[in-house]
This record gives sequence, C-alpha cells and structure tokens, in this order.
Amino acid sequence: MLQPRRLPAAWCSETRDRWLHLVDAEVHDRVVPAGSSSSRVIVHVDLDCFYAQVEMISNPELKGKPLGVQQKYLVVTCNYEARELGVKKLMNVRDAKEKCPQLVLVNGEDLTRYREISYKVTELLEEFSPVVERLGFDENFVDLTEMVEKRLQQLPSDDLSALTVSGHVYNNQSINLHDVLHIKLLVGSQIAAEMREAMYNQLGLTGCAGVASNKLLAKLVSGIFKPNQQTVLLPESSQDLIHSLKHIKEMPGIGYKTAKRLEALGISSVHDLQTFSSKILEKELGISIAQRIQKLSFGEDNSPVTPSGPPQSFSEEDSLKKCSSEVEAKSKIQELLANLLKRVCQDGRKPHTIRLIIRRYSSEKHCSRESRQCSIPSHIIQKLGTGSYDVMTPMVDILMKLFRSMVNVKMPFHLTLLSVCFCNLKSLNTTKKGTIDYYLTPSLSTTSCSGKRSFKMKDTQMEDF
DNA sequence: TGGGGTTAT
DNA sequence: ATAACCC
Repeated sequence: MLQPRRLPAAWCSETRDRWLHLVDAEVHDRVVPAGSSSSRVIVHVDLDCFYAQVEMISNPELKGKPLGVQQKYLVVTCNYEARELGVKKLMNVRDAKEKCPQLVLVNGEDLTRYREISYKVTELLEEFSPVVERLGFDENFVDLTEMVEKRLQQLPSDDLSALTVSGHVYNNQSINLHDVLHIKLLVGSQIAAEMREAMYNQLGLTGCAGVASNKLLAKLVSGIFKPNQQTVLLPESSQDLIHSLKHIKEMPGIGYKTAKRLEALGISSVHDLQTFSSKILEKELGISIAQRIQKLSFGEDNSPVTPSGPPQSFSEEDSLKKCSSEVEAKSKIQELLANLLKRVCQDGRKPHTIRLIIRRYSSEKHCSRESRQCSIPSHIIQKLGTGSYDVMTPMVDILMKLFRSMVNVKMPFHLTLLSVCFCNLKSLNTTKKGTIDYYLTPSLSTTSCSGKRSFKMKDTQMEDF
C-alpha cells in the first residue's frame, strides 16, 4: 500500500530531451494560462500530533500508552493511541478522562521544548531549500520548484527508472510520463519522502506531507492519508479535492467570521462559493477578501511561500480563572516577563516595543482582547541580554503603567488573561560600525550573552559589513 | 478553548 | 489598536 508506484519507463532519451525543451517553451505557454505565474511545486509538511510526539521523545515510557497534552482544563492534543479510544483534540479533561480512564496526561503549558524542536524541523527543511514558511509550530510549506528543476536537468537519460512517485497519489490517478506537470510533482513527492526520512532519522519525528502546485492544495492534500504518510495531487484531480470539503469553513483562509458572513448569504458549500455572483460578493465582503476566497474555492492560490526566518515577536501568556487585584497582576506580569527576557537573550536580537494584553471577564462576548504598547527606552534596550544590570524593575514599571492605562484599578475588575509581548525586533548589526551608537552599545564591542539561535544570515543582513 | 503565531486595516 | 486568520 505504501509502496511507490512503478511507472512504465516508456521513455527513450530522445523523448526526454525533447520534453526537457518543452518545459520552458511550448508546454509552459500551453499549460500555464497566459499572464499567470509559472507552475510551482509546493510541499506542505505536517507533524503528527506534535506536542505528544515531543513528550514521548522526552519520556519514552509514555510510548505505547494513550497520551494527552494538557493546558489548563483542555487536552490540546493527544497521540493516536488516545484517539483510538475516543479522545479528540481540544477536548475537556473531564470528558477525555470519562471517555478514556487510562489516559495519561502531561502538562504542556510551557512551550519551550516544543518551540525549540519546531525550529529544528524548520531548519532541517531549510537545508533542502531555503524557502520555508512556518504555519504554527507543527507545519511548514516549502517551495520545491527550483529543486525539482535542478533534479530534472541532472536526470541521466539512460536511467528513467528514477521516475517513480513516492507515497500516495490523490484519487489513485495515473501518472502521465509525457506530462511535464506530472513529472515535476512526482519529483516533488520524492523530495517530500526524503524530508520525512530526514525528520525521522535526525529528530525522531514523524509527519505527513502533501505535494501540489500551490499552498492551498498542498495543505489540503497533506491530510488525506493520516499519520506518517504522504500524498501528491495531480492537476486533473484538484476539483475533486476541493469538492471533497463538506463546508467552506474547512477551506484554509476562510475562518469563523467569514464563514458566518457567507452562510448569511446562503453560501455553505465550495460549489455555492464558486457559482456565487462575484459582484455581490465583493459588495458584501470587500473586493480583497471576496476575490481571494472565490479564487480559493476554485483551488487557485497564487500566494508565495514566504520565508519565515526568525520570529517577529515573542510572547508569553497565561489564562487565569480570576485576576482582580493589581498585586496579582503584577506578580503574573513579572513571571511572564522573566521568561520572555531569557528568550530574548538567547535570540540575540533586541525588541524595541513592548505590549501588554489583557482579556476581561465577560459572560457572552467572544473573548475580545485589549492591548497597550509602547517603545522600550533605548537605555533599557542596551542592557537587554547583558545580564549585567537589573532590567526587570524598569520593565515591570513600564508594564504596570500600560496596565493602569487599560484597567481602572480603583474600580473592581476581573481579568481572565494576561500576556506580554516583545516585538519590533532589530538585529544588532543594524547598528552600523563607525556610528556613535556602535561605540555606545556595550553588547556590540564586548562579548555578551551569545545568540544560540544562529539563523542563517544571508544577503541583506550581511551588507552592513 | 490554550498558548502561541501572522498579516491587514 | 484591533480584527481577522493559522496552528
């Protein structure tokens, strides 16, 4: 079942050479609609129940047992043993224990190890091709277009047996070796298999992969065969794939709010959205959302795989039953801030903005958050990461001012969440040598908390030197 | 619903 | 600063 399909090697080298020339000429112009970007090969890599996998690696005694990862009173994810016994993602701990009394629970509120391993996965994928976009901690998109082209150019003309697909083909569609798009996706499936092998051999992690011509389709097809398998989508089956969705809410990019608005217009299926009047949709949702989601309904998605690079923000949050005093808030904020400072120190870059986020208790309103932010005074930024001076006290003072600008502490209040976020991160090497700033920044001229995270510093960042 | 993240307005 | 989206 998992065996690669054997393909008829009905190719002579002459056919192949002619075909390689067609790649950039006639075939491209015929197959790719005029004015659109050229055909791409995208892979979506999706780790199996990521947090549970990390916990089983940390503590191998958990392997083989039904395992759930708990945050507050929720089982946020669980392994497949637990799923077979009826535990679902985001299930209440009570319900989960009732369904599955043998369920082993571990606390997953501290994301540190998950985050670290998540970035190791991204870095491993970046070794294949640098264009990797993260989606959450457990999913990555990689644009394989260039890699596939290179492999095809190096294909030895006397060994066409290399042209076999790896993993499943959606719909069991047969491959046409004379179709350049089929061949490219097939090579993409081989690279996807190598990626999954590398993830398992180097990190001990299993996951799924989907290969298709854009991000939307790659993501949808990666979930077809579920744990630890991969699927490639050939263009002829893309309509079947998107019509297999039972509701438009399942379309990535159409969230809760948009789905509700569409439902109010009588749109619930992919077909409904495809055939709905574009003009009316644009009037109802605005031209931007309307055009984007209607293209999605046809399986079209021209959004590029955007390299994520290092994170744009660091945040720590804690939800609470009830926070109703300023002292309570202050102690939570101190805890969150202390953890953030460790992370920022490891990263090596410096945040220039700090934000405090709260959620007020309210009976029905859907958890709306409020935030206040301000820039961090430069004398504090410079102390960051040096570990030399107490940076906590002035930062807590700033955060408490932000707090009081949102919450009238002289009146009763009830908060259910506190979160601190560092953003507007700037690389140290943005401070140019030779400027006054350079010599006034202790961390630049002396050694300090060295960044453990060594993100590949390509092109632009190095121009300063 | 947790504890994160991103981009657009 | 908020609102939408993603996990």
